[in-house]
Amino acid sequence: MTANRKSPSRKKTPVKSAAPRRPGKVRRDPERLTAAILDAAMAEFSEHGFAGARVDRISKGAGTVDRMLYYYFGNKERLYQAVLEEAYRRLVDAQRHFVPPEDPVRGMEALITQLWEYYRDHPEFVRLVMSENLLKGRYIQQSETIRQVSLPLIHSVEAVLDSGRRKGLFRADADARFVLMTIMSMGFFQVSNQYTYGFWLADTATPPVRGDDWLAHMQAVVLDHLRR
Amino acid sequence: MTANRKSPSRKKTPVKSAAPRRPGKVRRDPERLTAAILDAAMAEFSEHGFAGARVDRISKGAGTVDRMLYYYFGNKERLYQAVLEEAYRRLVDAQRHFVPPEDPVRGMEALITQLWEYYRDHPEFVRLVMSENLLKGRYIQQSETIRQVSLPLIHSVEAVLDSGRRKGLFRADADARFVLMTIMSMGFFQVSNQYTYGFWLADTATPPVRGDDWLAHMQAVVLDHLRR
Amino acid sequence: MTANRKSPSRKKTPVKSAAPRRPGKVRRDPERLTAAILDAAMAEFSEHGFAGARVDRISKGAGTVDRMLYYYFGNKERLYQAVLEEAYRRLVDAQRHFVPPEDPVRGMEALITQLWEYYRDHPEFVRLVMSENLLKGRYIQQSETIRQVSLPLIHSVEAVLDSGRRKGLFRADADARFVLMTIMSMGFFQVSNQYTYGFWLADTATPPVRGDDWLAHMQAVVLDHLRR
Amino acid sequence: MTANRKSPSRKKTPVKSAAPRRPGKVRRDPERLTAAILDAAMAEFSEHGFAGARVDRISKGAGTVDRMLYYYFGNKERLYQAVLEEAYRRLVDAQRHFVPPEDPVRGMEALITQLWEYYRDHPEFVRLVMSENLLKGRYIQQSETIRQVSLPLIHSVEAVLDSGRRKGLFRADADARFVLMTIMSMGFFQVSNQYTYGFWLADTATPPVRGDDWLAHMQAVVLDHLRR
DNA sequence: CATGAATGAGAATTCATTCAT
DNA sequence: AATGAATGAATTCTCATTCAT
Repeated sequence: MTANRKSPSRKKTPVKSAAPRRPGKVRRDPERLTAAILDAAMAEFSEHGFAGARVDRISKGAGTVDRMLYYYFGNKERLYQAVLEEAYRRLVDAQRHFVPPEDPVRGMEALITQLWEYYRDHPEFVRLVMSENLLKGRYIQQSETIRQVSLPLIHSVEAVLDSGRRKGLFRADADARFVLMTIMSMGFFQVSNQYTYGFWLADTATPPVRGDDWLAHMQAVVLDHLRR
Repeated sequence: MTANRKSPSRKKTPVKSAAPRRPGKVRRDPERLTAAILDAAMAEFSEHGFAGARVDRISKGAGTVDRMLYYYFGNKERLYQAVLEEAYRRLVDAQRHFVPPEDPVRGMEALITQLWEYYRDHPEFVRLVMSENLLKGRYIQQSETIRQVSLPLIHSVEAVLDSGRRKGLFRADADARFVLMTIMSMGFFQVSNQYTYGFWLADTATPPVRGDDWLAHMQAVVLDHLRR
Repeated sequence: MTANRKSPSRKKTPVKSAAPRRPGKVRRDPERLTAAILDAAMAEFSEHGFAGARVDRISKGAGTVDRMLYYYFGNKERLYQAVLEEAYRRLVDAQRHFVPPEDPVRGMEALITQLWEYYRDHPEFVRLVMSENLLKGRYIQQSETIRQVSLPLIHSVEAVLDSGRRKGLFRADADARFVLMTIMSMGFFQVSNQYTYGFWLADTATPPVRGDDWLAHMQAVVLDHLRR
Repeated sequence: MTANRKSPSRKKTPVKSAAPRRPGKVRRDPERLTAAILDAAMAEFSEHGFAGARVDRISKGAGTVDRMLYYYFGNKERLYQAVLEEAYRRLVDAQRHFVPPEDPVRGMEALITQLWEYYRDHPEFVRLVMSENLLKGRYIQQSETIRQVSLPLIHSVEAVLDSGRRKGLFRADADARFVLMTIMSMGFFQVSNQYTYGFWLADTATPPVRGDDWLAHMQAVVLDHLRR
């Protein structure tokens, strides 16, 4: 049955390699390839969570092959952790450059706006954090990088609260942790739970809560609480 | 891995044997078996999310074999959806029996307590909702059951707000949707993000926020906002 | 976790039973149910072959449940065999009522037409025979029913040939077996191989062979061969 | 069943052992392994049809494991299609090297012999084509490879017919398509339906048609038709 | 006579990862 | 410093069939 088979055309093309190699693009540029993998991995992990993420989709997204992920990152878990660290790094970077206005009320409003906009504009970060919580923080706890830094924002909050307290505008017992957590809760939830919260007002005639309205509401709630 | 494939040792022990047929097994009791599967599935899906859940762990948890999941639920997706519906059914049931006190302030506090305790005591619900949001609400949208009912709590909130407004205690422009969402955000987040929020106060000397304190804070925040 | 689950609505509906029962239709009418199963099975086996046929599709097609196939036919193999027998029974019935015209040439033409039309109008028979040949005649050989009867047509062919020979119209050495086989080959192939024979004249400008033309061609070929 | 799942005994025998790594196995020879899989698959698909074919029998036949079929061919369907293409490639190759004799009558006889012998000697091809027709040509239609080439034989037939016509030996209206189809019908059927055609002359005393006699008959029939 | 409940054994395919150069 | 080849171990799901009343 092996007789006269003459197929010089049929290459040993394993089914996977459908992507054109793009010579000279990412090859021989470790920095760039690493970054490409990290980006693709962030997209994939944030889209599907850790368990749902697929190594081959990541490599395809990065324009390379599976093997390279292992070469540069070791395995799926370590890649996930690298993604998580990168996501937090970006968050911290964004907050580091932020300086709230002098005026306490303005300052608090700006803080809330800043956090809200970050969540709104970085759903991949939100989803990654959800994923990680679903994993009970397994990887964030293993990350020295993440555990060593703290959110710059907590200090901004403290500064604003201090200023407000000193000026007699804010209540004396305001606790930065509670205030920040309140802001984070409200901002995060709006993005993280957008696909399910619609259902409970299904038969209510009211339209869904709009983002801008929600920001105003957050600011009102927090300031109503802080003001003495 | 299929449970029955796992044990090559357990040969086809002829059922005709005089033995009393494994007493305590859930044989010939569809209701019970279905419920057992659903419970096991809820545990598994809430623990690992949809992608991370394993069919064989569910069947093992339910004391049956994989095959039965397919017999009763068709496939993993439909089982997941059944779990989701069951989770919402339980939430709605819990809220249906709740009647807030007459006094508006007491009423609002009770509402907040009720929701907070539900989240705190049903982390599996919280995790399931997170999962579903990670899936962008794919299954909740397919569920007629869920989409048809609305949360009883929204009506309780409206009632309490009305009462408070009539008595001149609450601000006139209070919107039930915003109020409920505020409560849900804060309650949900505390449970859902418990594994990651610790890190940002890492170098702060302050201890983590305690549950009771958080409840009191939620009540204060909401009432500070509502009170005129 | 088993707490307050109150779903009296969720029935033990195994996923399979989606079909409405249609009370009083096929129930309690063994004759009719058996026939319905046989018809559905013929459709299924001829469509998908033995291995590709699905028991549940057959039962659904017959408006009953899997269990009934086993009740009436024992198993898939026996059902297949019953279908095969039924198919041959119908072929034989069709041929039994056929009487070729007196005139040898007319007779032969009529014979060819009859066989051709049977194939053309009963592709399910053709497909069943293909299936059976793919199975190397496993079931036809087990069937006493089929093996006992012979095709009525062979006798018609013999009669027509005899008549033609006696009248000096047909060659003396004409063999009924070869003649019948020639007709069957050409008729069967046209139906059985309709999905693949198109390809080899792909680049030929000629259109596909039409059924009527093929019948005329068959008659010409056979008679050219028989005429002396 | 996956071959490697079958043997719980064969534990992960460390590959690092000093043993010479199973000599004779097809390791690190993609060409050869691909070919082995294709051959085994052709045997399996032609023996059992698409639905009846078993992936694990193929891998076993190729001396490898299931996984490799997926590595090289993606899935069962694509493997089947590759087999189909290979089968046609071989047929076309066989015909390409065939040049009929000058003399029209000899040429036609040779053509018939060539086709007849191919069918007779390649029942796996015949069975594959039957399978594909049972599938209504689903895969052949998807195959660019097959659809692009046409049978070399059709040109040989045209050439012979032309020659015969020019010499006044063959009828003027002879159509290559009809002639080729006639030959194919008769040759194919004899092989494809060998397991069922026996039955209809069951009670006839005549012996089954022998291959050689059938070839002679085919030649006679075709030439009787062509000769003017 | 009929049927709802249950199921063992397989079947295709996926997934992350390592081997070997 | 890369990368093509290979693969073990699951994983979901299907299929015909039997149990039990």
